[in-house]
Amino acid sequence: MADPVAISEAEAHVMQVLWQHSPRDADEVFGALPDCVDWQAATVKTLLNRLLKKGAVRAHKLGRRYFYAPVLKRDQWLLQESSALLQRLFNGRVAPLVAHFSQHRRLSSGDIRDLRKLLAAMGRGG
Amino acid sequence: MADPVAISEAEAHVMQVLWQHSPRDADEVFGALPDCVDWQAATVKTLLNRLLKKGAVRAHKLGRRYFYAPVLKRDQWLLQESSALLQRLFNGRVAPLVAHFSQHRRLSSGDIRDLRKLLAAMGRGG
DNA sequence: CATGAACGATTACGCGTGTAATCTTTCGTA
DNA sequence: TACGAAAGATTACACGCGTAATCGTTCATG
Repeated sequence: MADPVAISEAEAHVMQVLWQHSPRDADEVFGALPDCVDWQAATVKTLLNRLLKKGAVRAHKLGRRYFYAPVLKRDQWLLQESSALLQRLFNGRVAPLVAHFSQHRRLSSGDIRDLRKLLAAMGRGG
Repeated sequence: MADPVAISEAEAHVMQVLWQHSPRDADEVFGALPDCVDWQAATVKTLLNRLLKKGAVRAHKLGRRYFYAPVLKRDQWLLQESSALLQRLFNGRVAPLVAHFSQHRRLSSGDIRDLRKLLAAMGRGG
């Protein structure tokens, strides 16, 4: 089970705005990018084309524009990326990562609360 | 607080064997790599040199060989990498990652047990 | 109908990475 | 002392990525 569709960091920014809402044309994607992403419009088009080539998005033409929508699902991507990291760093297991964060005091109290809730819910058969 | 020392995937394999035991010379590193890593000896030397240049390892000469040891600490690397991923995917928080894994039934029973223990220990002031 | 603006398509280019091969130096040994 | 093996140093090379600029085409408008 290798990477079905691997997307780069810059490409991921584009996907994020398409996951948020789609279909969108290149200009709309450009406009919807967060401020911290400071690209030229041409850059967005390059990335959309690369994503097309990879099969991560699809496009349909309307008038003379293309409208883009994700093919790769956000959930699938999240799982791919985080599984890959856990594999590389922690032998594929989740608990050691959490332990590591705990040791380095990187768990917020919100995290701890949420984790408790989650485990409690799982205890009830979730 | 950007990446102090960023190392690539291949380089990480080399670091792993140095973290496991050091100092080691290039040939010992080569021999200690896991079977799944199938490189020529020359590749290992390239990677060691790149790591040197990055300051991730240091070397001291003994006879005509160099012996290599990590400068970058494993803990630091684990934290860098996992923090970066959490930042990209889950807004920097741990709990959503665990929740995501839970939703997709990727938590082993071992994970669940360990997480429970961990949270219990933290409850006792850990 | 001609022209410019707008859109997509093609091309660019330097850097890091994976993956070595080859060149150079040096040490041990015949 | 000369030569070959072994170790490091230098060079290689294709590919993906970040980041565009430019080229080509088409639609709308004067």
